[in-house]
Parts: sequence; C-alpha cells; structure tokens
Amino acid sequence: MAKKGKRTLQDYPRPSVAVDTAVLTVLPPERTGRGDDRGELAVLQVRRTGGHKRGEWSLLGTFLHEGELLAGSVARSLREKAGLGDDVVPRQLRVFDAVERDTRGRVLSVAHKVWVPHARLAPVVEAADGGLRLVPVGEVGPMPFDHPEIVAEAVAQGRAEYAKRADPGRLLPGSFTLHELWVVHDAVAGHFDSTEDAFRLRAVRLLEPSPEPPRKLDVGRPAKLYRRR
Amino acid sequence: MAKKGKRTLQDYPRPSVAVDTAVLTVLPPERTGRGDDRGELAVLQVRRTGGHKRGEWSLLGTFLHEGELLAGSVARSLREKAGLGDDVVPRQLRVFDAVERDTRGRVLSVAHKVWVPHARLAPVVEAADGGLRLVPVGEVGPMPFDHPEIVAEAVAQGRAEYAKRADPGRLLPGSFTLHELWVVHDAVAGHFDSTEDAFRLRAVRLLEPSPEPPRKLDVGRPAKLYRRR
DNA sequence: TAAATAGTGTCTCTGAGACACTATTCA
DNA sequence: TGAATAGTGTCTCAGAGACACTATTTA
Repeated sequence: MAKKGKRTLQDYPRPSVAVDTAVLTVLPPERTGRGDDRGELAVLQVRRTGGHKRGEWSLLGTFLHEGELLAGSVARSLREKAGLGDDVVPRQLRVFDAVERDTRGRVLSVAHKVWVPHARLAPVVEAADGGLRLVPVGEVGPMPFDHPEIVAEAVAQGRAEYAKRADPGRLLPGSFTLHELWVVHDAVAGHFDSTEDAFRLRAVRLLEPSPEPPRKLDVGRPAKLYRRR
Repeated sequence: MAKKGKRTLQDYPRPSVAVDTAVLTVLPPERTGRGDDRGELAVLQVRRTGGHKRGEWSLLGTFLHEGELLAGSVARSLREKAGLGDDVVPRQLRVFDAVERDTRGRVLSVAHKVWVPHARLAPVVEAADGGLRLVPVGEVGPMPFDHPEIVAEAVAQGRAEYAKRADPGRLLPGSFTLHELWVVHDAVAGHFDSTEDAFRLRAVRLLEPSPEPPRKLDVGRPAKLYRRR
C-alpha cells in the first residue's frame, strides 16, 4: 500500500461483486400437488452447467457489469436467464461477505429478492427445458455458496412485507377477490397467519372496492372485486 | 470478455468497496443545549483532511481490506479513527451503488449503522481535537457522497428497532430506571413516540426487575432498577 | 407539609380472532 | 331446496393511551 496521504483506489483490494436473486412466487393451489386449496410460496432455481457442479441447483445470479446498477444487474439476469421483462422491482437483502464463500477468489454477493406472478413464470420455466424449476421454499435442497441463507432471508423479508400490506409483490392482477388475496397471503405466511375469516376483515381496510361487477364463479355467490389501495 | 464457458472472475469489473458507518448515540439532556430534560439522537462525524475537501464533515468510512469481513472493517474504522473497542455490533443497512457517487472511480459503499453509548463517545470526541463531532441527526449539514441518505436510513432502521425492543442498542448500562430508558427511547423516536406515562406500562413488559435496591435520586421516590430481558 | 419524582389503577378505544349468521348463486 | 361459496354481525380479549390517583423521599 502507498504511503499515507498518497493512497488511491488502486491501493485497496477490489473484490468481484456477484448479484444473486431469490425470485419468489406463489404456486396456485392446482400446482402444489397437495390436493387442497392452498397456495405455496416457491423460489426459482437454475440448473448449473459449469464443470463438476453440473446438475446442482442454485439461485439466479450474475456478476455486476461495468457501469451497471445493482437493480440493473438483477433485471439483466432475469432477462437473460429467465426471459422476464424489466417491470420488476428488486429489493436488496444484504451483502454476503464470507471470505471463503467462493473458492475462485474474494466475491461479495449482494443478495436480492423479487416477486414475480406465477402466471409469468410458468411459461418461462416450461420453455427452459429443465434449466429452471420452481420449488417450495421449504424444499430447496442443497445449493451452492450461501444460497440457502439467501432464500431464508428473502422469505423472512417477504413475510414481513405481506404481514403489513396487501399483496405488495403484486402477484395478483389489478383486481381480485378476497379469496384470491387470502390464498396468496396464506401461502406467503406459510399457512400460519390466521383463518380466512379473520383475514377478510383485516384485508378490506387495506383495499378499495373495484368498480367492476362481482365475478361469477362456478357455484355460489359471486365475489366482489377489490384493488390495492 | 472471454468466450462463453471460459469466463473467470477476472473478466468482470471489480469495484472498490467502501464501508461507511453511521455511529449513532443519544446525547444526554445536559449535553443537548436545549435546557429541557430530553435527550437527542446524534451521529458521529469526521472532519475530512484530504485536499480541497478539507473542512467538510463526513461519516466514518474506510475501504474493505484484503481478507476482511464487512463487520471487521467497521470495527477497524471505529478502532483506528475513533479509538473505540471491538465490542460493537455493526448492522448493515444496504449497498449504495450510484455509478457516479465517487469521482475517483466505481466505488460501492456498504453502509452500516452502529450504536455506541454517549459515555464512551464523549472522551473520544474530546480527545480528537476537532477531528470528530457529534451532531443531532436533524442538523448534519452538507456531507459528501450519499452520506446524508445513509444517515436517513440509519435513523429509520434505528427507530424501527427501538419501537420494538427495549434499548436494543445497549446505550444504557446493565441496569437502569424507567425514566432513563424513556429518555433514550424518546430521543431515538424524535420526541414523537408517546408520553412517559404510556411508555412505562409498555416498557415494563419488555424488562425484568433488577435485584438491586431502588436507586436514590436527589429528591423524590427512589426509582426501581430494571434490566433488558 | 410542600415539592418532586416514581409508580399504579381505571377508563376508553381500537384491532384481532372466533364463530355464528345471512346472502347469492347453481344444480 | 340443498350445496357451495361470499360476506356480515357480534362477542370477547388484549394492547395502548389518557389521566387521575397513590407512594416515597428530601427540604
């Protein structure tokens, strides 16, 4: 290192910066394989192709490019590796900085989390021919680096968001029924939130009624539509 | 960049990594210069010495060193620039990544926040001969880079912590009176929390009584001592 | 006894959960 | 009319704030 008073940026180590993203969604009840009418919080995994790691599943990740913002890096990885549009709002979790987290050298990972509706993920996963999969957050299996920790923190942050607001991840379309909203919140909370009954009363205060007419279902009383406030 | 399948860490840009820390404390009532009996949330500033920036005040900062953890970097800057011990618990805020935030080149800043009791900070500031100062978080004045944003986020995170738990920053010693606890919480909240009366009831549930005898004051009924649970 | 501070009891309000009840539709 | 789903009314309970009241000490 240079003498005091003459130091420049070049005198300090410059680590590589990875950007790893937990893409979260809620599997609709008919896609959980559980046979009940509850959704399931799931995360997107990518099959690794390089060398001896072939076959392992990891989170979506990339390295920060020249002149790129972190949010831009997340958007690029979603675009390049999952063919998703740029209309996503990545949220930063934190930096994972264990010195030995990557055997190739010092790599800091800035972990992110992003919500994507299942309707947009499903065709992408289908088209990826085994290169992508959606798994319930409790069944992610072994993952490289500190990716299991990243999933855990993403889930924790996601649950905290959904406990405070109505569908902050915009997993539902512009208008929706209270039942649809409950399925999403119940899935995010891991089925420990409360009954659907108690949820309705709480949720209505966070919503505004949609001007659309009630939606007819197969049977039963048609359901009023609401919007996020 | 190398061809696909042959990329190495060296193919990606490696930014410098700064570690900027908002050191937060509560000025005791007699140090606020306000004449009332309320404390004040304050942040530590460092006088810059280099070149044309001389005289500006900034947050405590350093660059990440070889093989160093972020928390270690925070601890080192506290030790080297403020003579503080290693018994602090830095909490990461987030990465500030604006491309032009430092004119010398691409520098990511991993912002941190740390609580330090005023009793430990006061002698250090005194001994620094004008190189350090403690200012109320509302009066930080101009600061370089994105340091004002970092202060704002540190304050927001700090307030959220104190809203949930009793003195999570351990600004008070092992045992303390409810009044002392209220002064700290009131200062952190910016005097908008609630009355001291309402605070007491809420706080007691988060505390356990200390076995020590009540502390005698100058006048009035001696105050029971409590501990963080 | 007055002043000063610490601590308690009580009232009201609000929000959440439980749960029974009503409403609307289709077969 | 019965099954299925949506939605409402009511009860209870817990936490928070307001505020008056009691307790303990010094001068």
